[in-house]
Amino acid sequence: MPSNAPMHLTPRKRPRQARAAATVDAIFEATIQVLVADGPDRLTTTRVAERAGVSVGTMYQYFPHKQALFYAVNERYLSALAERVEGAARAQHGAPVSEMVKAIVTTYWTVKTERPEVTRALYRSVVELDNESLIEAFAQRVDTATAAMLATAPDAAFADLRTVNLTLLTTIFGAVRSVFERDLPPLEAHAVQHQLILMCVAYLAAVKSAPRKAS
Amino acid sequence: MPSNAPMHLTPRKRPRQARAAATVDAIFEATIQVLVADGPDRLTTTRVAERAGVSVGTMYQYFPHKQALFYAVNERYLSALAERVEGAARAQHGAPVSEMVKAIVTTYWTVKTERPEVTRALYRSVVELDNESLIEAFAQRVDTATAAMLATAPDAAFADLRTVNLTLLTTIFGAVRSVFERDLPPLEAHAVQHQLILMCVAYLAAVKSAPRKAS
DNA sequence: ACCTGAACACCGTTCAAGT
DNA sequence: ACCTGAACACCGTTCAAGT
Repeated sequence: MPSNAPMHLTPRKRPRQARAAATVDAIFEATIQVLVADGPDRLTTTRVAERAGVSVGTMYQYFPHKQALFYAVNERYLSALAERVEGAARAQHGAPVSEMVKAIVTTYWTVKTERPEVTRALYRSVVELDNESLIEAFAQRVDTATAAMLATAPDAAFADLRTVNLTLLTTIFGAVRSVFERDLPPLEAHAVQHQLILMCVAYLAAVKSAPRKAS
Repeated sequence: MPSNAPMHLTPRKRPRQARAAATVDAIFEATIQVLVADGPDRLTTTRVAERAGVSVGTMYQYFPHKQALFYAVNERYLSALAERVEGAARAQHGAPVSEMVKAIVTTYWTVKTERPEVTRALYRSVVELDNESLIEAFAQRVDTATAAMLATAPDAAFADLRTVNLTLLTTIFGAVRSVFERDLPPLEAHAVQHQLILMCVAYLAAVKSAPRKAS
């Protein structure tokens, strides 16, 4: 659980606990900035400290190793992303499946696209460690939210909801990532987004077992 | 274009050009081994040189920086992968679309799964640089091959073949990557693979414009 | 409490010297 | 031609000293 102090670094020099909170936020912001501007390879503790306006020693008081910087940034990012998707899923309870799919794809895509440089930088910064556990935790949250949503669809039931849900999410997460990795121009990217929705809808129509459920 | 000398390092100590070729292959193999065993973070020039049985200096004669090691490994890997997919695509010319999709998904999935540790290690080693151009080159080859294949389908024509093809590949590449990233257990992974085929088939059925093409 | 920055170990890269 | 390995610059991490 990361600090949840105000995002803007407070006036500098306020004493005691508050000063520390400002320091942490500054380091945090600096990490993202360096990551975006210079890439994970040139992400240097010295550089981050400098950009944050603190000494290296201070940084090490809050982040025990360089990896911790990546970790903290990813944690905040994935947590915010999960929250958004959970919200979208909740809002679609009881809606027809096509609306559900549309909402999930659009939400995920929108969040990822809001700050493309950050998204790209984070995709690149996946450097092993417990980062995998972060992704797992994220996936778990979204899994749960969308499975609960799909279960409320009035126009479809699924023999194996868990697998259908897993396939859907794997595909959506992956497709978005691929688009970023290939750096598709906006026009093509947008076309793929639209097609992705069609694809998911067609898939759900193909595997649904009508109003009542079957084994 | 990397060296295409024999894979097994020749007996060591053979003089002249041959010795050099063996050295390069040894370095190449050592890079993969260290990558798989220790991860990209602990991939050290010293370690690779040691494992390859040469001095650091020698390594730098063939690979001008550490990045070049990652690059070379990725190049060989992606080239081999592209070749396999191209072959599969060629073999399906004139087949019904469902067969086409099945063949492409299965081939891609199979190759990626043949040596999972290598696949995982390479997914992790994507460290910017011209690595993006490698991926682009790879995607281009596969794009071309599958587009040509889809154009020969007797049971379907597509208004916008390029976009359909792009969506298909983006989805397949991405889904496979997501499965690796989440490290899904074999049973679930296999289920997703099967569902992915269903999904692609359903998608193609939904967007095809019957025997003759429409705008 | 919180911060600083010199000091140390380690890694990427070079280059003079060997065969 | 091809290889070696000591040397140098730079980065991650620590810790004694400051406020």
